[in-house]
Parts: sequence; structure tokens; C-alpha cells
Amino acid sequence: MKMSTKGRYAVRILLSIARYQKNGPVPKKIIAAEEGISADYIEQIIVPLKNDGLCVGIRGVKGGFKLAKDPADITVYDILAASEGVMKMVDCDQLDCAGRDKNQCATRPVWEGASRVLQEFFEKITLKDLVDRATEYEKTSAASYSI
Amino acid sequence: MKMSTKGRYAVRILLSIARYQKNGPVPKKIIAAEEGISADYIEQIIVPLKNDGLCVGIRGVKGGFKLAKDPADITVYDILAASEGVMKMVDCDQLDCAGRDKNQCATRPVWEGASRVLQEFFEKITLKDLVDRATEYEKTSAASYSI
DNA sequence: TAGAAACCCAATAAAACTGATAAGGAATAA
DNA sequence: TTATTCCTTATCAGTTTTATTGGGTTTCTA
Repeated sequence: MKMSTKGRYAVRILLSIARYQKNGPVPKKIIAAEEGISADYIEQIIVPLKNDGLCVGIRGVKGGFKLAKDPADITVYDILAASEGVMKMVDCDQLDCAGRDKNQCATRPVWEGASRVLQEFFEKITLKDLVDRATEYEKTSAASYSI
Repeated sequence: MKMSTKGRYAVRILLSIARYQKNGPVPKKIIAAEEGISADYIEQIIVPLKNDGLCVGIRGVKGGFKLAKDPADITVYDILAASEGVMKMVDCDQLDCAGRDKNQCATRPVWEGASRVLQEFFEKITLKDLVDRATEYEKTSAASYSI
């Protein structure tokens, strides 16, 4: 029932990109410094995010990452689904239901309902919401990465 | 974001006990056969459930397990909390928020909200609900363990 | 056309967790 | 007293997580 750090990092990485991309592509070195994640590890985490069309990498000098869509069009669910796969709390096939038919398994609706509830929650939060909140927080403290 | 089998097994084990305890304590051998979990593994899973006062073990011949409360007073959340610990999707202390103050972490409310939503969902489902559903299912098929 | 900046890709590995097994001990009913 | 059943602790292989490392490839700029 724990979220892996990969999922959390994925959200934070895209949040960083969202916040700083107005100055051009955000290099992973900046993200690393900003979020306290090693630059090498960021690469690994960002691969599925690119594959799912959430961000793009731009090579060469002055390269970096930028979002592939508007932050308001990227939900936390999109990010977690890309990073951790479809949101299913249990992979419940026939074998999993103690040999019963899956439609006869009394606990199955519990896990399906939980997955659904969670998905709906994450779908309501967009990257823009997080950017706004981060900006709000920053008003009361010093900005870290500017221009 | 996956539920471990331990949590699922815990629910199924208590559900088995709830359903069959009217004939006296339910021995783990029966639970094992019923749920397709090895008897040795059941022991391990059931320990925290006893510690949290959800069921009790009765030793000796004709022994077994029975619930410590009414099934209507045991929620799925109670079971999962006993089995897997408090429902926190991330253990977010200061260090976890990329060095920021935890009240300045823009993603923290996401994980806290998800944990809360999930907890509220599981709190709404009692063991009695599951017993009723299982009984309902059983009407359309053969009972497996009777008297 | 260097050459440096930056992303891309594959292999490796330590640590933690999961899922399970096993053996002996303690209590209880018949 | 004996069979049954729970109780406790140890062990352990396999998988997943969380990275690290080391080499490529592309592209901008001078």
C-alpha cells in the first residue's frame, strides 16, 4: 500500500520541468539539484514519461526537458500510470480468488473499488494545480532556481 | 501502489472465520483449505490480527480461531491497518520533501489526500458486508465447508 | 569542424521486501 | 496421557526497489 519513490519522483520531476521551462528546456542537472535526485537516476525515471508523451528531451547544448502538453492537461494519474503502470491494487485473476470464479469472489469488489477511488482522486489533480501551489509557497520563501 | 498479498490474505482469513465460526472455533487447517493459503503462512499473517484485538486463538483439540468482535464492528481498514500498518502512502518526513520544509512541499497534499481517501473507502466496508456478499454468492453455487 | 553540453541506453548491484517453509514449544480437550 | 491445535522464532529464496556506472549519440556554438 506504499507508493514507490519512483512515482513520487516522477511527479516532482515533471513539476520541476513545468515550473522552469519558460526559460527554455530544463536540463536534468537542474532538476537533480532542485529535487535532490541524482541526475543519473532521473534519466531512468523519465524514460516512461517520455514514452507516454508527457515530456520530451532535447539534446545538445542548451538542451533539456520540456513538457509535451499544457500542465493543465497532465494529471497526477497520467504521471503515475506512466511511471508505475495501470492503477490496480491487486492483479486479481481467476487463480487469485482462492480458486473461485472471479465473479464469486467476495473481496474482489473491495480491491476494485479502492483502485477506482484512488484513480479518481489522482485524476482530479493536474500539474497546473501543483505548479500553482508551489508558486504560492514560494512567495513566503526564497526562490531557488531563477533564470 | 500495490496491495501486498498479506493484506488480502488477512481479509480473506477473517472473512473465513466470520463465516464459519458459528460451528465453533475455525481451525487454521480449514482456513488454509478454504482460501488456498498454506497453514504455516496463515499463522504468520494472523499474529498482528490477534495483537490488534480482531480475533483470538483457542488452543487444544477443537480449538481454532474466532473473531473478537462482531463482524459489523470490524472494518476492512481495521484489518489492513493491523496487517500492513497505518495507511500512509508515503513516509514523508522533512528529508523526503527534497530538503524543503514539509509544509512547503507542493506534492505532500497529494499523498496525504490519497491516503485519506483510501482510508475512508476501507472504513466504510465491514466484515459483515463481505459475509453477506459471500453468502449471496453461495446461493448460486455449492457451499464448500459446512458443519 | 571541433568540442562541449546534454540526452540516450544497457548493465550491474546492494538493500529491502515479499511470500513462504520449517521446527520445536505450549496449552487444551478427550 | 495423548492427539490436536495454536504459538513462537528462525530461515530463506526470489523479486522488486533504488539506485550507480560507463559508455554512447545528438546538437548547439564558436
